[in-house]
Amino acid sequence: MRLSNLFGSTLREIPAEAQMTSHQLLLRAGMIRQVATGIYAYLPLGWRVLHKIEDILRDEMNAVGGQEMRMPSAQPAELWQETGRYSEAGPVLASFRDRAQRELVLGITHEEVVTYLARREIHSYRQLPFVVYQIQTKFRDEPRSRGGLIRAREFTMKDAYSFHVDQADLDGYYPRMYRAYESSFRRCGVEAVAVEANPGLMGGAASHEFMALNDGGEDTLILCDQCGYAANAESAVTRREEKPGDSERPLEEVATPGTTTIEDVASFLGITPRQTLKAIFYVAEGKLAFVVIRGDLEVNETKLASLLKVSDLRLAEQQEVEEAGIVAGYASPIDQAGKVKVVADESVNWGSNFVAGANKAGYHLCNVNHPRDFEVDVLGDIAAVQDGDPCLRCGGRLQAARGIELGHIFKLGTRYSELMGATFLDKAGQTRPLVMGCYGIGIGRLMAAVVEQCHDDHGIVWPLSVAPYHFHLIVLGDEAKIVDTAESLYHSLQSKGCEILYDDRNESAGVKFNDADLIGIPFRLTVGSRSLRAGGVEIKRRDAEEDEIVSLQGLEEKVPALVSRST
RNA sequence: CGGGGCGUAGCGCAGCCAGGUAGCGCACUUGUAUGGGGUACAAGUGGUCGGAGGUUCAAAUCCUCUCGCCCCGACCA
Repeated sequence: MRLSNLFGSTLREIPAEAQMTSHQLLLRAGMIRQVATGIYAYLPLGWRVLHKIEDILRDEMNAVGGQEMRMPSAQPAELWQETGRYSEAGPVLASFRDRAQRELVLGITHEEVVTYLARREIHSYRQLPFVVYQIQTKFRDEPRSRGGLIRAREFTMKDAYSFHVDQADLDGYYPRMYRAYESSFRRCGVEAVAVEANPGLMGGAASHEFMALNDGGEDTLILCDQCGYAANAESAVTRREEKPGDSERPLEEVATPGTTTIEDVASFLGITPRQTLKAIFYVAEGKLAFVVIRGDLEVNETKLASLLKVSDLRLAEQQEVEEAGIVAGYASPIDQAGKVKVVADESVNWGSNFVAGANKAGYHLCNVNHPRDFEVDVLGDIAAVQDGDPCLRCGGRLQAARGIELGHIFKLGTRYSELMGATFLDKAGQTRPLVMGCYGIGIGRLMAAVVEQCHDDHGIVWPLSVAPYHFHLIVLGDEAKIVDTAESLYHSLQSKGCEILYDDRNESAGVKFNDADLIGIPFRLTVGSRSLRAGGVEIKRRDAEEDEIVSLQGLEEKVPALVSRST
């Protein structure tokens, strides 16, 4: 490809809209352009990168038995009503009506469609197991997109679905996919860590997310560097400290004027937040919940939602709290039984003689003890794991880190097949639901993650495996000898199957070098009067400081070895 | 959906407070020189100032509404 003819140009300045490094560099290098919020066009260079990644994923999916196919992005709303996700998904599921007024949705994922297809095609255990996958465009009308390709509304996803006769077969297959994911990210040049995750809207028993460690990432991870425990903070657990408290003392009311936060109360009374109980109010599927947790801990809303078995959970408005007769800032779990649902974190049992609200403005109660003084309707682990907490497995120190979710794999089980009636006859002639797994990778996001991890001050440093081209050929000067050499090198390398971007523009050396650094192709070849005098072509790796001169002949002999490392 | 910010040439911005016929840098076009890290000089092209309405003799500037974009939060398959 001649740079003089390439559609899409580099930008000298950082577009004002871009905050994240990958977003800035992908825009500046002429890889992507935004068309609307969270909706991007891939320009030719970026499209080539996307293709390289797709091909790696295809290779990995094929290796674990995947069959590539393609499902539609426009899907009948009825399929989503069958599983209940039509309403569960909410506004992220964009929909429109066709000319016959039939409602269609834009697929945010494809469990419904693939299960619909399996229901039609699969009748016997003899057809199982099988794995299908596709590389396809999803549209999720996100409440907020951000970071360029990190969180887009329209994006390319590789989604795979496996179907099994029973859970044991799924359990046997799942680790193969897990390893294929590890391999996929490694081959793309991204360091990713697998963490235990919360299945969320997808449902199912187990899931793992593959996260690229990144300070700008959207998820918080909890990692143990001693035993390797790794989990999304949403579902992370920590070792409980079930230390017995002091002997229980009688309840005592104390005046604590103007102290509505845990910090205020603790410093007013000269105690630590650990000796207090705090109250937080949620509305879970329309009903107020009084949540109690030790004052030094935070509520993990994902854990709370799954403990309460609700999908809709939000913090209560002050007005809703007051209407329930609760005094905000001085709320007490005592005497709430029967009035409002009381949910407590296990930490209410990890100590004694706590300070809690008196449910009276300006007063707190000392020596509050569970269960002596208050009852709870639901007790469980709803505490957020914090940096420095002890690891559940080994007692080591857990560390919090930020990450970008690149992929997510799920053991779905029979959730979709049961709801949609996707069954088969087993050996004994029994009708049974298909057991499913699903496995997704956000490809654009993966591309952005590569850039997040592979760049320097000058631009992108593509790993060879996903680089848009292998060689970036620069010609300096317009003397016939120089141009002829560059041209013939361009043609001969191409004829050897090399992917080469040829900067044949009439630009100064500085402009060409800077663009080459920005675009980030692994090998830079320079032909100029200086290189010819030195005996040939200058070759420089994008990730190295030094360059070397090789003869034209020598270069052509060297090329196959350079490129063969691309996977 | 809540909070904050921004829309002026392809990109980055000034001008707005104190209304008076729109500017800078880069990019782009042409020419000359230059030719190994964003080269120099010269001459040019390009904007109904996001949109609509209002105030005014006069609106990029003041007022109202609206659309778009970014960031934080809520949300997140």
